[in-house]
Amino acid sequence: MNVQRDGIGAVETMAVAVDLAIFTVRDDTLQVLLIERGKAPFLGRVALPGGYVRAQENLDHAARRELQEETDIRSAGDKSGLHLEQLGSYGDPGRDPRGRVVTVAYLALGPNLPTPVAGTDARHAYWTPVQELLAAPDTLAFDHATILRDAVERARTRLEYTTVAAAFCAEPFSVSDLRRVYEAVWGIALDPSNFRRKVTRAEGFLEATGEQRIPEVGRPAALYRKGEAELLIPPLLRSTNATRPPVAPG
Amino acid sequence: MNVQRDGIGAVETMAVAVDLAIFTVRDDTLQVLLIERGKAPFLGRVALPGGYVRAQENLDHAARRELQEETDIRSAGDKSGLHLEQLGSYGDPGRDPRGRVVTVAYLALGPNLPTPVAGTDARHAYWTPVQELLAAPDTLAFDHATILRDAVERARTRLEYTTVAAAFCAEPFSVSDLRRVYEAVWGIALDPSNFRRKVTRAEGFLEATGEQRIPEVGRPAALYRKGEAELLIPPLLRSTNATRPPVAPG
DNA sequence: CCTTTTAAGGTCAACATGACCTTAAAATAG
DNA sequence: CTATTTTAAGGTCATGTTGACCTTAAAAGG
Repeated sequence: MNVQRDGIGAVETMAVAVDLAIFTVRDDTLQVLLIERGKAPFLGRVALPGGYVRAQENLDHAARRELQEETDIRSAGDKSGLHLEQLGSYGDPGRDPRGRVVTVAYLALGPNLPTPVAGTDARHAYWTPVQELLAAPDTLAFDHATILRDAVERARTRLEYTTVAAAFCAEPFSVSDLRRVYEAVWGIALDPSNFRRKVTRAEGFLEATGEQRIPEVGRPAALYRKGEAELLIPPLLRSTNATRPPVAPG
Repeated sequence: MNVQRDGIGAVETMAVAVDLAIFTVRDDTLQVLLIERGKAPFLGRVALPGGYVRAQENLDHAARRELQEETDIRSAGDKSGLHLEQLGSYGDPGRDPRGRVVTVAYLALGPNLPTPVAGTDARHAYWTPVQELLAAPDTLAFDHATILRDAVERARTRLEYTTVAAAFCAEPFSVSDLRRVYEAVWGIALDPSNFRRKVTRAEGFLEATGEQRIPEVGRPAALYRKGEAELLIPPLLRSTNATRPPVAPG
C-alpha cells in the first residue's frame, strides 16, 4: 500500500481501475465480451475487459476509453446507440493479488457488433453466453463473476423500467427484434401480441421509419428507430410475465 | 499523484474515500445529515460525512464505520432497520483540491434519529432539509451537491419499487406514518385511502403487530412492523400519482 | 391455390388505479 | 350526554392495464 503525502496528509492510496461488462444479443442469447488474460495474475484465464484509471481522466472517460479499445466502437454521446452506465464499485482488500485495487464497474449495452478487435495489448477478445458463465462462476478471474452477476441483474432491471433495450438493436429494427432482446436478456418467452401493444403504446419508445423489412419467411415487418424517451412508462415488468416457459436459445 | 510499484507495476494510485448521504424524515420533511468542516479545504463549509477507506477494510465496511461514527447507530445487518446501499462513485480529477480522491458514495436511510453526536474529530453534525440544499447547491463542499442530487433521486426511486420506506419509520409504525414518509420524500400529497390499499395488499410489506397507537387526536391507528419483502410488487409509481398539489412541510 | 410462417391487431375477463364517499373510534367542547 | 372534530379504515365505481387467446394480413414456397 502506498501513502500519499501531497496535501492529503498520510492517507493510504490505491490503484483505481474500471472494468466493463459489455453485453450484446447474438443468436437470441445474451452474451458478454471477455478477454483472455495475457499476463499474471490469472494468466490464461478469462476476465472482463478493463484497465487502470489514468491520472488526468475521470471515471466515465476511462470506461469509454477501455470500451473503445476493446470494441472499436464509439460509445454514448454520439448516435451509435451504445449505452454506458456506471454499475458500482468493488474494493475488497483481497480482490487483486497484486495489491489494493478498487475497480469501478460499468455496464455497456450494444447491438450485435462485428467480431471484436484484439485489444491494444493483443489479448484475445470474444463473446460468451452469460448463461454459461453464471453457471460456472469460477471461470472468471478476480471477482468478475460477482461483477457479471450484478451487471446481468442490472441489465434485466433496466429493461423493465427504461427503453435501453433498443440499444441492443441496430437501427432500424422491428418490434420482433426488440422482443427477442427482451426474451434473451430475461430468459423467458413473451407473448408477441401483448409485447407489441406495450412497446408501441409507450410514449417515445419507438419511432416508425415507414419502411418495411421482408424477412426470409413471413409477413414484412414495420421498422422503427429508438424514440427520445429514456423511461418506459408504464414499466414492462418481468415478474408478472414470468408465467411462460423459458425460451431455449439455439 | 503517487505511483504504486509493489506488484502492479507503475500505476498511479489515488486516495479512496466514502461519503454518506444519510437521510431521515423529521417534521414531515426529508433531511440529510451534514457536518461542518473543521479544516481546509472548504473550512467552515458543510459537507456530507465521510472519510478515507483504510488499508484493510472493504468499501461497505468503511461506509458502516463512518455511519456509526456520525450517528452512533448500528447499520444494516442487525435489526435496527437502517438501510445502507452503495450509490455510485465520483472521481473527477479536480473534485478535491488536495489531490486525486475517488469517493464511493453511499445512501443511508434511517428513522428519526436522536440528535446526532459530534464526530470523532469534534465536527458539528446536524440535520438539514434537502429541499433547501437542492435549491442552493453551492452551499456544499466538493461535488457533494451532485452526490446529494443523485442520492435524493435514488431514494425517490427506491420508494417506488422497494419497501425501504419502512426504514424511515421506527417500529412499530402506522400506515399514516409510512404515507407521510412517501409524501416527504416525493414532495407530493398522496390519497390516504388509495395508499393504504396499496401497501396493505402488497405481499410482505407490512406485518401487523395487533397493537394500536392512540394519537393526540383522532381514531387509533393499527401498528405494523416491516415485512420480509424487499421488492414492492406491484410498484407504487409516483409518476401517475403526481396529480395532486405538493405537500407543504411545516 | 393452399400451406407455412411471421406480423399486426382485436377480444375479453381479471386486476389495478385514481377519485371520491362512508363508516369507525378516539378526544373535546358544549 | 350529545355533537363536533379529527384521523383511521374501508367501500364504490369508472377507467385503464394486463395476460390469455383469437383473427386477419402479407409474404414465400410447393
